[in-house]
Amino acid sequence: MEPHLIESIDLELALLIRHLTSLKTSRTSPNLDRSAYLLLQYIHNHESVGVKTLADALRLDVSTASRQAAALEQKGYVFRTPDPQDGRAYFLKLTDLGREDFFAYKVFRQTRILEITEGWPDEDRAKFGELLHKFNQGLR
Amino acid sequence: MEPHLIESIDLELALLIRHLTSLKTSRTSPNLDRSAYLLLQYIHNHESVGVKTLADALRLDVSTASRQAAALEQKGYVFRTPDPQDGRAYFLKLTDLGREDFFAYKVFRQTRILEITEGWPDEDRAKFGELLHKFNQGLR
DNA sequence: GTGTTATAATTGTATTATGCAACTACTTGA
DNA sequence: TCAAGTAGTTGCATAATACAATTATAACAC
Repeated sequence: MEPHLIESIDLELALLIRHLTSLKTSRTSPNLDRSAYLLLQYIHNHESVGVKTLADALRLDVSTASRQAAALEQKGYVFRTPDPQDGRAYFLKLTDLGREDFFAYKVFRQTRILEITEGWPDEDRAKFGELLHKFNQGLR
Repeated sequence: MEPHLIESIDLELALLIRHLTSLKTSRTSPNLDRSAYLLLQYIHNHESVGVKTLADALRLDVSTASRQAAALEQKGYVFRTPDPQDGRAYFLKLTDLGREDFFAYKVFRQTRILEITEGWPDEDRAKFGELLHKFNQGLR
């Protein structure tokens, strides 16, 4: 096993975070902030979800998940429906506005990725997604 | 071009950031904090560097670079030598301690990556590094 | 039924990393 | 010589996050 391979991944990951952080802060992105994106995406994919589940799935502290959920609600992106089984809990669901803005931001992001990966063979794009997924799976 | 490929990269990147952030905050890492790592690495690779150069290279605001440099100096990881050509500027160089702790942290990180990519063929490790590099190059 | 423990969510508090703005002091160019 | 440019620092504010504490409901044991 070539140590250089790991070293390269190490460096490139560190740089990736830095670069993405820099982008995030450059305020060129639409309304939706980054932390909200993952939440909206999760809610979108699961239709209806409680705060605890969100927090667990996204490895956030419940307090953070709770705050982000509240922010989304405040923006009109999600609404709450009480959990009939548990008086303490509720489910978050996307509003129409939430869905719209989510898609808009998603398109924005994916357009960016398309630009960044311009000239890449589809094979590389597929492989990148795959390896990222694999890496994420290993991150537990 | 399969839209699904971009979508997958999009999701996996978002998750990656989230997961890595979660790790960062879990306080399982050694002394060196993450933001410092990139600085130390850059200084290590270039032996001697000014704040402006650091900031530019790492896409940080100079104020951030300046602060991080100051923190590193405070920790005894770097020292300053005046730039003979410019009375306003100085170069940052690694101390022995800086070098040691940098390597220790580097080993820690790379051990983690090794674990995460356990079972991966070398080919995949190489490809991952390569594609990350390529993606980073596109991020301008 | 009662009391204890567990748990969902919220609020308080603090930390980290970052960027924009303002400033100081040195350098460069007209 | 003076104005504009620039290296670096400090002030101020924001975003994202986690640990701690709290409140209210649910589950479990007796």
